[in-house]
Amino acid sequence: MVEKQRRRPGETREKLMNAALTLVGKERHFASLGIREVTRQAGVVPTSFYRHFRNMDDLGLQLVDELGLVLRRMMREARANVLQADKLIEESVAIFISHAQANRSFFMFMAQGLAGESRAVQEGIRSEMRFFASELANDLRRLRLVDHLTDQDLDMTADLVVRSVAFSLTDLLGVSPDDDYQIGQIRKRTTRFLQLIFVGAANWKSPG
Amino acid sequence: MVEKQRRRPGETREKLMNAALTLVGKERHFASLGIREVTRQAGVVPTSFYRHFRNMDDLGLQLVDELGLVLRRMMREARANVLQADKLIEESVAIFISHAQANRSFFMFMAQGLAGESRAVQEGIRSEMRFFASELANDLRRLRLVDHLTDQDLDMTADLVVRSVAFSLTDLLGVSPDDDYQIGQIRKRTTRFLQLIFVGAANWKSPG
DNA sequence: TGTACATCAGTGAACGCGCGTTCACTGATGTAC
DNA sequence: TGTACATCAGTGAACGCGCGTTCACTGATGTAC
Repeated sequence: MVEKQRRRPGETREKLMNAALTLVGKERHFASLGIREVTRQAGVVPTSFYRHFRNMDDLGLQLVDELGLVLRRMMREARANVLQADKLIEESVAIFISHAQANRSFFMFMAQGLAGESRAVQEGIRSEMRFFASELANDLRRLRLVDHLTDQDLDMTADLVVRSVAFSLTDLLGVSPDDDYQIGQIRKRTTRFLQLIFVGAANWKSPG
Repeated sequence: MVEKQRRRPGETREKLMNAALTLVGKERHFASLGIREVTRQAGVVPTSFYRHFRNMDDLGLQLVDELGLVLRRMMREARANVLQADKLIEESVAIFISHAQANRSFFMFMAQGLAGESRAVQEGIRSEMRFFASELANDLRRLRLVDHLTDQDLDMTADLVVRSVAFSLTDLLGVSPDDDYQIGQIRKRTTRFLQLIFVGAANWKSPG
C-alpha cells in the first residue's frame, strides 16, 4: 500500500520547484520544461501541479522570489566577511563564486531568465539585479572609497559591476563545477574586470 | 492546383531559418520551438525540415553562423563610420543600437543562446563574441588610444566592453522598438558604461 | 470538548491534440558517356 | 547533342506517444459553535 497524504504543508510545492530547478541544473532550459516532466521529476502525479501553480510561468515567478532570497543571503555573507578594504574585490568575487557553485541551478535559472520567454520572469530577475546593484551602491557610499562620485555615477558604477559579475556567471555555468583551474581563471578575470571598473570610478569626472 | 517545386536552391532552408528567427522575435524562446511549429511558420510541410537539418539544434548552429555574418557587417560599418576619436564611443554605441534594432531577432537569438539549452550553440555564440572582442582589441591597438596597456590588459578591456554592450542588448530587447525615449536612455547608459571602462583603462597600471 | 461542515491537497482515469519521425513516392536537376 | 541514370528536395499519409488539462473522488486538516 502506498503511503499517501499527511504531508508537511507546502511539501509538494517545494518538491515541484526543486524538480524544475534540478532539470534546469541539468542543462535543460526552463522555457522547454513541461508540467508532466516536472511532476515526474518531483515524483508526484501531474494533477498535483495545479494545486500550487497555474502554469509553468507561475512556477517561474515563484522561483524568482526564492532567487531573491538566495541573493540576499549572498549579500549578507559578503557584508559580514569582507573586512579589509584592500581585498574587497577579491573577497567579494570569491564569495560570489562559491555561492554560484552552491546554488548552481538557481543561478542557471537566473541566467536563462534574463532572456527568457516569460516577460514577467524577465522583469522579476531584472528587478532583483537592480535591487542588488542599489544595495551595492549603498555599501560603496558607506565605505567612502569613491567619495567624489555623484549618487548617479555611483549607481552607474554599481550597475556595471553587477552586470559584469552576472556575465561572468554565464562563464562559470559553462564549465564543470569540478574544473578548479577554469574556475580560478574566471575568478581572476572577474576580479580584474571589477578592478578596472573601480580604477575608472576613481578617476571619473562627471560630465557636465 | 498548388504551384510546387522548381524553387531556388536553398530557398526552403532559408525559409526555415527565417521562420525560427521570426518566432524568436515574437518573444518565443528558441529552446521551446518545435519542428512542426517552425515548418508551419515557414509555410512548408514538416518532412521538409529533415532535408536541411538533423534537428532543432542543428538549425540553431546554422543560425549562429549567420549571426557571425551580421556581427561582421556591424563591425565593418563601425570601422567605416567612426572617424573622430573623441566621438568614438558614442558613435559605436549608436551603430550597435541601430544594428540591434534592424536585426532584432538575430540579437534576441544571441541573447537567448548565451544561456541556452544547446552547449554547441552556446559555445558558438561565445566564440563569436570572443572574435568580436579580439577585433576590437586590434582596433584599439591601431588607434593607439591606450598605448600603455599590455596586450593582455587590452584584451581584457575589449572583453569587458563587449560584455557590457551585450548586456545592454538584453535591456534593449526588453523595450518596444518604437519606444525612442527608453532606447535613448539605454544608449546613454551604455555610452557611460564604456566611458567608465575607458577611463579605467587609461589609468590602469598592470599589477606585477 | 465534541460535532458538523468547509477547505485543502493529493489521486487515477480519461480526453483530444499536436508532436517528432518514418515511409514510399514524385518530379526537377545534375552528371557520365 | 542526346540519352540513361543518380541525386536532390518537396509531398502526404501514417505511426505511436507524451502533452496539458478536466473531472469526480478521497481523506486529512481547519473552523464555527
